[in-house]
Amino acid sequence: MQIGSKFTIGVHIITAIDYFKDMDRVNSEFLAGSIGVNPVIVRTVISQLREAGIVQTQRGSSGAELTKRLDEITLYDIYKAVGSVDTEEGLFHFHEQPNPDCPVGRNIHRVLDQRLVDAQKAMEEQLKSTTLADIVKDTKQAVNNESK
Amino acid sequence: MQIGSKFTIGVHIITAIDYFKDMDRVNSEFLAGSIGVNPVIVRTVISQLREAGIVQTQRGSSGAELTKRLDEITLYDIYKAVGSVDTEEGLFHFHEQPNPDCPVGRNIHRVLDQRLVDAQKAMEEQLKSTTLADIVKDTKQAVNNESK
DNA sequence: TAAGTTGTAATGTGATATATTACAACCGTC
DNA sequence: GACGGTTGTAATATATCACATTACAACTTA
Repeated sequence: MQIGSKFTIGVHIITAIDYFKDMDRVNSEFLAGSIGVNPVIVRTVISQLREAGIVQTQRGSSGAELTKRLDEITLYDIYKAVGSVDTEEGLFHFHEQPNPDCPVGRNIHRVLDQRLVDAQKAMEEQLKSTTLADIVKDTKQAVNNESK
Repeated sequence: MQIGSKFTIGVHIITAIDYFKDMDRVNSEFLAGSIGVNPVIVRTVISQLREAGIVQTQRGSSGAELTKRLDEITLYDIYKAVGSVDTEEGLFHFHEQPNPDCPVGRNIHRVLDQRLVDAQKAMEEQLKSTTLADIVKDTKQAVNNESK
């Protein structure tokens, strides 16, 4: 199992919006070309980023803009915005019908739950420690290193 | 997206094997009843736990036994044994065709990868901090509290 | 008004998780 | 040693989900 690619697509989108902000018209077609997916996927992800207050767009008008500074956007914000993991269900899928007539069956859920939540949180906290400023900076640096 | 239930099923299995070791015959049918899934699923998970050196079984002969002490089995061991996350692919699915003709497209993978690995590792390290001794102990305690 | 873009619904498709059937290999017991 | 029960595993079915794609209305800008 894997966390869907909409997360890395979201990171790619924001990075590209900033990277190309003074050069090209950054519309869904352009982004789709850079990412290698269908433009509708890009628009869907951008919709979710917009609802999360990260980008701004205008119907009919080409291009998207960031509404936050890069150092105010963490990987976690994007992860959350695109719904990488269902908030209700959590990262770990628990088997749904443990037997209530069995002492283990009727208690295992309670006993395990908090530890699974903790594991998920550890991952999410780690995502919070990287901002898009880091990503854009590293990308520019990688581009510079190419020409050596 | 979610990590499949084989992981929590695996934890349930080992907990039950220990909990009932002196009472019932803990065969796949019995375990399936406690967990609420098909016996074949139980046998499949037990197969994986056996390959990981956690339990022992004998073809034809009923019942499974642990081959390690409970405090030597972590949640991570089970997570790993049942293949909750593909070792090759990792927890995060990267979009597969970023455009090599785009400076962002051809560098984003490299820039993001290590941070995604770090996030996954944070989750896995957290899973290592709980052993099955903790789980069995908490389960027995929960059972005791029921009768109050 | 024309051309281009966004937002979103609707539908298709392939992958994957889980369930289920089936059966050979094997064990313990009578 | 034959029999009933169990394990190991392959094969198949089904439901769900990620992603792709088509279509089109709403909107902007020239």
